Amino acid sequence: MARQNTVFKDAFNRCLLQLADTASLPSEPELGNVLGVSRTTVRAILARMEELGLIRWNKRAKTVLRQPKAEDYFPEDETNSLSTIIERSFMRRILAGGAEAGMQINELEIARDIGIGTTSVREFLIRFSRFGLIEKRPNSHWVLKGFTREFALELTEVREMFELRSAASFVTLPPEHPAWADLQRVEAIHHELLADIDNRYAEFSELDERFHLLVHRSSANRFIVDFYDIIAIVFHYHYQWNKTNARQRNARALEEHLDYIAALRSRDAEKVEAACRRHLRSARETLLQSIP
Amino acid sequence: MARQNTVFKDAFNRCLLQLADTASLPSEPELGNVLGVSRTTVRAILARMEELGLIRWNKRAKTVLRQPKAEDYFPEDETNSLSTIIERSFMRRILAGGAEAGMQINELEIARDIGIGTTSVREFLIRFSRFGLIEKRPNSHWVLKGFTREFALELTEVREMFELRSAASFVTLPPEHPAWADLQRVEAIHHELLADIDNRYAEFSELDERFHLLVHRSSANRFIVDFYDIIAIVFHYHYQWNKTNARQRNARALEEHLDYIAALRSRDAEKVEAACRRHLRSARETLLQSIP
DNA sequence: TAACTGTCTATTGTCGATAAAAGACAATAA
DNA sequence: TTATTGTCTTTTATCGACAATAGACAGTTA
Repeated sequence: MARQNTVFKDAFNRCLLQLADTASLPSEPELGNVLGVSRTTVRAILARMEELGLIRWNKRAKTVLRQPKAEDYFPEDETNSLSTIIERSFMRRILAGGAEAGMQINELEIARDIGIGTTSVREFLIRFSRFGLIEKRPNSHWVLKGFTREFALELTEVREMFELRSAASFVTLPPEHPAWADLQRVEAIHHELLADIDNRYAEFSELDERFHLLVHRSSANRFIVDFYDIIAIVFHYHYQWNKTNARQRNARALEEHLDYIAALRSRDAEKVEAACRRHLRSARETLLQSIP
Repeated sequence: MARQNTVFKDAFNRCLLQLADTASLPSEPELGNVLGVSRTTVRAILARMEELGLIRWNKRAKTVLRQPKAEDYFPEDETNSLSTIIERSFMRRILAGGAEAGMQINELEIARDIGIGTTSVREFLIRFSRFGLIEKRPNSHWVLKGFTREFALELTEVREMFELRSAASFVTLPPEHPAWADLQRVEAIHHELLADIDNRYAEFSELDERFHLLVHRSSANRFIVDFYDIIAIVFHYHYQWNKTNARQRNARALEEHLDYIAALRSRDAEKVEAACRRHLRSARETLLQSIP
């Protein structure tokens, strides 16, 4: 069991969706492009599809024989990559469960807990360490620094610097820059969510990430863009286990975003700064309130 | 050969220095503290010292019998941790050797090259990825993004934001804060180096890191402090292989630092900002000039 | 009785092995 | 003659194993 074939299973499931409205599938390299996998994996998928009687496969001819049924798909939890599994398990440990700052983190224990080898856990922790929530004692354990008030303040301090600068550079983008079109699409979704906020407020989290990432990208600075990962993951998991007032909180943020977007589209640097500051201030308040 | 005993060898060498001016060694826990290793390693060191006839060891009594000779020490290259070895080798590859942007990075090749396993190489690359110079294609290779002009500009943009803010918070530190004493010591070393610049200009690199780290620390923000790692490692390796005008360059930087330090000690926020900006501008110019 | 030592166990750091996935190259088909 | 397929090789992701190191606990010494 050196490596699970999760890439194959995930790509297979996605490929079943492709089957929907064609009588035959494209060439192997093209399928590989669409699914983001190599030809080796494409051929494994095709072989399995043939085996299940979904297609007839003879060299270039890949004729669809029938539409996929529910039981043709692999179970979703078999398609998660190991690093996703570790991330979820670890975030639950430190954000949802009561984890005090200063606690030791034990690689072996985590590995045994999830039922995997230590290598992947180590790699995850190393990747995770850039979020500033854990720290390594060389030749020894990791220390949890905790999702504390100080953490939130340090995080938002940098976030505010970066976002203000990014927003300022957004207005200097030439009108033909694709970011303007993206902004319009994002704005439209804001209106959609607001119109049906009672049912769709939970979709805000994803939209929030999309909008702010769009702003950060306009800085054209990899360090600024990469830093947004930290914000995104912290907000994502934190609010996943902190749903108090979610509907109201998200509605307010949507309104603030719309002001912010309007300011960006006005291309007036002062308005942008004002709207951006307003939103950042209230985002910070909201975050701080949710930390005991 | 699961793991080299480099921790032991390095601590042993450092322990030999401790032998200099005492007739007997302290307790095992205390030695462990001084050397930064566990008692297990301390006992291994004591055992070896006894074997070499350096001490007589009987429970609490650890009598020094003779001073260490050159051949008692382990060769220095046996004391480098594996991650240090990989780091050096990798930095030489990408900064010294002609490495073009877009080049693929092959874990197995690096591992074979150095003569180690792939695990450590992977871990190094993951840790290194936060420097923004490489990027992972999932399930596939890493891509070298190159030490380019854009990289330098993005790096210095963030650096300038962070350092200006840190310098501003430095002047608000209370007079009894240890940073002021550190600053005084750092200032003194600046004068020492300047007084003998022809012989000691090479020591600037280390002093530079110490000074700027001191400034960044006053931000009390882990993300700002951690970011300085990136600056430090990039400058360290870059100037290690780029010695043109080193003497003149360093002398000028020392002068700028002294202005900057004087401004900090004046506690005048405007002066600080001006001096900081001047130094950052010239540091950026110098860096950009050294990139083709 | 408080710190130190002897001894033992648990965890980390690193390797080699292996299934999965990527990718190179020649043969084939349109 | 250009893209596609068949086949084969290389690399990545992951595990289990094991030496080095850290750390726990009980017995010992001052």
